[in-house]
Amino acid sequence: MMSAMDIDKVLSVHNYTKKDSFDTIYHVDKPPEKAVNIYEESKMMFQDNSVPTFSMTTSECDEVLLGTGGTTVPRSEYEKLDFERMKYTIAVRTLLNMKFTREELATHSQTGKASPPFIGVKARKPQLDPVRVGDIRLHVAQKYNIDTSFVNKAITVALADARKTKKRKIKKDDSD
Amino acid sequence: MMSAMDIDKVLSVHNYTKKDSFDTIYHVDKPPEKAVNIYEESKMMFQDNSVPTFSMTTSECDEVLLGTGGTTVPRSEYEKLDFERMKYTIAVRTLLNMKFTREELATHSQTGKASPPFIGVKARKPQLDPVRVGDIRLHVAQKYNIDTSFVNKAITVALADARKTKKRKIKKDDSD
DNA sequence: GTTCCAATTGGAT
DNA sequence: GATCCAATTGGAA
Repeated sequence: MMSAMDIDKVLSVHNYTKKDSFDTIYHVDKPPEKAVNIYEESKMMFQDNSVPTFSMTTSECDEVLLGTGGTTVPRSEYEKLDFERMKYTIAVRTLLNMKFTREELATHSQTGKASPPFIGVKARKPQLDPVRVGDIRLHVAQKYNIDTSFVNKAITVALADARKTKKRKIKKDDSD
Repeated sequence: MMSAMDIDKVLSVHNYTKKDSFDTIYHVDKPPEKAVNIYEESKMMFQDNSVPTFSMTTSECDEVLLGTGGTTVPRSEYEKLDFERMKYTIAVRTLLNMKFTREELATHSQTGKASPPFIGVKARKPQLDPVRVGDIRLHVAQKYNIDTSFVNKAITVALADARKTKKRKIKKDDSD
């Protein structure tokens, strides 16, 4: 029978150190100081509202470029997406699933920052690759003409759900 | 020197009981089971997109009706609001400040439900009058043509900020 | 099984 | 000082 903390450890992809003077766990590595700046920089790249286009030969055009970071998804899969009918939250989840493994989604957070109510209590999760996330964020925001803050919220929820799904699976496998 | 828990007690407007077997605090009263249903019912009232109008004499028209719940604000104050320039989050805060005292905003939550991460740890706050909140919610959602879920988020943040402001004031007064 | 939601928090803006 | 934000959680839809 695994405890909740045991499951968190399984879902940890980093090394941790336990300080003697505090009964809390800290990351060895540094938090991503430029997490927010990355958003702003990506936004600035897009400020002329230019849509990034591909200037490659036909044979190389089977990938659709999502943003300025160079993130692509297979054209065949992309064209299957019905953005008109899909809610932007589902678009976010679909694109995240295309560019990241379930494992990555379950073990990373959008910013790499600790949860404010659990600073020094819960281990901070590493940041999901900001380039791919940034491209997805801006692609969805542009597609739906909504503020990136809404997309960010959808990403956060999607990652939280991915983690919970993984947790349930671990718990189930453990009890078997 | 007041502790964080002392401040929470000052901000509590309900009676609490402490169970012997748990080191946690519970409300004596019941949680609002129909919190979500109230939203849905309000939404249904509006589903014909009818804008509630006043059919009173001029002398009684110095109040603007916000929604079907009968919540009104002084017309003189309402007409000062520049919704075109104001973000919906600010509109939410402004209307909340018109219809509730700082004390109410600092001591109540939107749903009356406990925070999931703090169930049995932090005392549940009573629900802010759902009629007035519902009228504000729908008025803003309609004005900005946005989903009520965004307005709900803005309300939640506004209440959290009101509480923090109050907390800082209590701490300051205590240290004086 | 998947998706959505709100309360809490510290910090950033 | 006021406003905005994201990580965490349990439960609802």
